[in-house]
Amino acid sequence: MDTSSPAFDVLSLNCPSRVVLQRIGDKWTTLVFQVLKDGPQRFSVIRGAVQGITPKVLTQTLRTLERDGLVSRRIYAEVPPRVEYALTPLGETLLEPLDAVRVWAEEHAAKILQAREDYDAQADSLQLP
Amino acid sequence: MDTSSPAFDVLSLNCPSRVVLQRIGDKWTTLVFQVLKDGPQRFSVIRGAVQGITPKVLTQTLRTLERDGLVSRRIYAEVPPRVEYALTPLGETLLEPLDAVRVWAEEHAAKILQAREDYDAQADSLQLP
DNA sequence: GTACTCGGTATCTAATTGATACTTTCACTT
DNA sequence: AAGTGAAAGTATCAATTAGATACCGAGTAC
Repeated sequence: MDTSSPAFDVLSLNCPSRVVLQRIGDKWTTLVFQVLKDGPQRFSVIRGAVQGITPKVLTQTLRTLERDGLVSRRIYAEVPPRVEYALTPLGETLLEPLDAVRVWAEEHAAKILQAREDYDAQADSLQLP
Repeated sequence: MDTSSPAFDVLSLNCPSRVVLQRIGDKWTTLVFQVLKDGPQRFSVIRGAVQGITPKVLTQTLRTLERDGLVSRRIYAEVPPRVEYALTPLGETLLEPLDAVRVWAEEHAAKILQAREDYDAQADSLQLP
């Protein structure tokens, strides 16, 4: 099977697709997408759902996703203020590949943890630091 | 459609699947996988193929992938020494989801770059920093 | 006026990444 | 015998990035 694209190659330095890959592979992007996949959510909901994210980093993440056209930001003139974030059509197309990775992670997490234990036990028995 | 797994949830703090996701989303992992997908390769070949990676970081990446059971490392007792890295069976199962993401990145890179231009032009016209 | 909510900034510190140079082992060349 | 070269990394230090924590401003309710 040929899965290559004509225009870009992630292995090339300075290739735009690599920058894009970086964004996708960002620590928090997948998690934010996971929260937004069922519809728009406000800042505080995302912050609560993505456990461990700090407001600064969430803001950064959302701003970058907005800049890249993957997420839209809408402010409602209410009090207290309401800001809703949603996936754009482009962002929606990313859901499928991202979900594939997430599902893989959830399905194989146990095996990887096991591999780590084995590896570390092996290293210990050889008295490596 | 229900794409959730019973045991793990990436949104939970300290969930193992999140650690796994981190590894997958690592800056260089996808690129190394891309090189190894057609068969074992030696260190210097990977270093040459993944443009921009430094030896230190490549070593780190490969060690971590080895520890996680995704890549195997084999030393040949030759001179000069030869070390070959290959995907393990577990690593092979990750190829598909990872490739989906890579293909998406290559296909949509142009749109994202366009979105960035638009965003930045907009920001400029509003005289934002 | 005091307190509360929401959606963030500001500031400072800790951890990670990256650039560059160096090391080791053995063979081969001169 | 001394120098050169290749492969697969380490070592060292600087720069970038992420994270913890505290704070801010608008507006309404009390």
